[in-house]
Amino acid sequence: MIDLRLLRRDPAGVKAAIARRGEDTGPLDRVLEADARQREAAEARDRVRNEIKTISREVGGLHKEGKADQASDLQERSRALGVEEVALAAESDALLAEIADILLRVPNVPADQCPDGADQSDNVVVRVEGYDKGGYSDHQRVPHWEVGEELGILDVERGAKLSGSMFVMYTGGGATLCRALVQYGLDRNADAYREMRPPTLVRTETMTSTGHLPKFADDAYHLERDDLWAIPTAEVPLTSLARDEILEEADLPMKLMAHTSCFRREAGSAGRDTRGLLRVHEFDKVELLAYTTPDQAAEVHADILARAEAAILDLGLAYRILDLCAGDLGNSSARTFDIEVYAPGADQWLEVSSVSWFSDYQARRANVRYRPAGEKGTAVVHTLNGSGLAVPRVWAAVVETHRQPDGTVAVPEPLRPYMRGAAAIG
RNA sequence: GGAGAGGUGGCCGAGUCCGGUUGAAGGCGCUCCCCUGCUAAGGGAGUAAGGGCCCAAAAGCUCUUCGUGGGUUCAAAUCCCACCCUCUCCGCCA
Repeated sequence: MIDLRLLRRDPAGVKAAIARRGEDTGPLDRVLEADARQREAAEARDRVRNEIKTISREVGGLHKEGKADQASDLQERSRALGVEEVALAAESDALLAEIADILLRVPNVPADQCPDGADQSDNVVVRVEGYDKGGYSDHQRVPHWEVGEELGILDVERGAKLSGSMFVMYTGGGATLCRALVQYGLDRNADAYREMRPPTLVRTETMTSTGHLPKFADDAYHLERDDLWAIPTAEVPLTSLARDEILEEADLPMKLMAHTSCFRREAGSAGRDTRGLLRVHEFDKVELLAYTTPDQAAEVHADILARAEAAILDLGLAYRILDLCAGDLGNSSARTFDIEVYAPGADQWLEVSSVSWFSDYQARRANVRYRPAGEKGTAVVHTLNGSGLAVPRVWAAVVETHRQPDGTVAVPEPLRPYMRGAAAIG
């Protein structure tokens, strides 16, 4: 969540920043108002509590001296104060709850460098690599769901039979390609990112820390009986790893990666991009994530972007990088670069990585802090993450881009070691 | 699933039966200082987090926190209730 003290100190600035997203700033005014009243109530409550504690100490003293009989006036007075205390505390608590309730739904403040804009059409194209509009041959213009069926490497129908539409099954060489992509995604980042394998079912608090709850509950699978949520990305468990912990500055930046399944209900997008692998409910992904100091954030952001980009480049795929405008920015993010891969068969740009800097928004929710070296006290860390490799869409782009005139799919060089040396699928 | 034990500060661990100035003994770790050819050992001091007030800042004042939530009381780490979690043994199991 955003920093309440920052909002207090610079209400106009914060409101202007939130407004860049096209968000209503009314809730912020309500927070400011409730906050002022809350502090007043809490102050009054604390004064009463102080008095009660003083009296209790006096009563204790009298008991020790064997003059317990002289304590009744004090006890009477304290009892009366107790009634006051309860009322003031209730007022303060109610206001606190109201503030938290609103603040948990207020998105992050966009970074200054984040471009202006209302929606996805205003995103800034930073660069396009490997895309040659007229340079694709007919054999590359076959959508992957057709290639998949033709070669027997993707079974959309049986996926639907097992689990419903937008669940897919990879078969044979297609399944191997999935696994190859995952291992490729992990191994190339193992020099700097520590491999983790977190649980895929998590508690409500864990989903709340990253900003996926309460606002986006409809997008996630929820197991009612056990009150567990299926993670939509490894970002969720990895960001909560250090929840309520204080890290040493020497341990930062802390760079982690994880391969997990990811589950998304895609509630708002029924009927859109449903063909093949364009949008699926369950998929595999290698996520890169880091905890940093504020000073380290920019460099690590660039590092994750460079790694995600290189993974696509090395597979011989065309892609472009977008600097998301304020209006299209994800709820928790302060700045995001999207990597979109070009799939010539489907003739679409597919988002394969969102490389985001969350500033202290998630870390404040998760209460992850660090001890700045040489200073006293603690500070909130920054979190960043991005997909190192998201399987289905990359799978689609590989299959379409590298489809040969004979209908087989050439395996990009770097994947071959993970494909039992195979140079082609089909 | 059955039975039992337990959740206290960065860690270990007292305190809980018999409520009172205990944010909490002791130890470890860490920081600084002293001492010592170096190191080790030794001596001394310090060492939780969060909120609010004040403030240029520092300092200071104050409240909260002994798993969580509620209750009893002038006063709760200590008493009562509910819940959560962890561990051990048995059973089952990849």
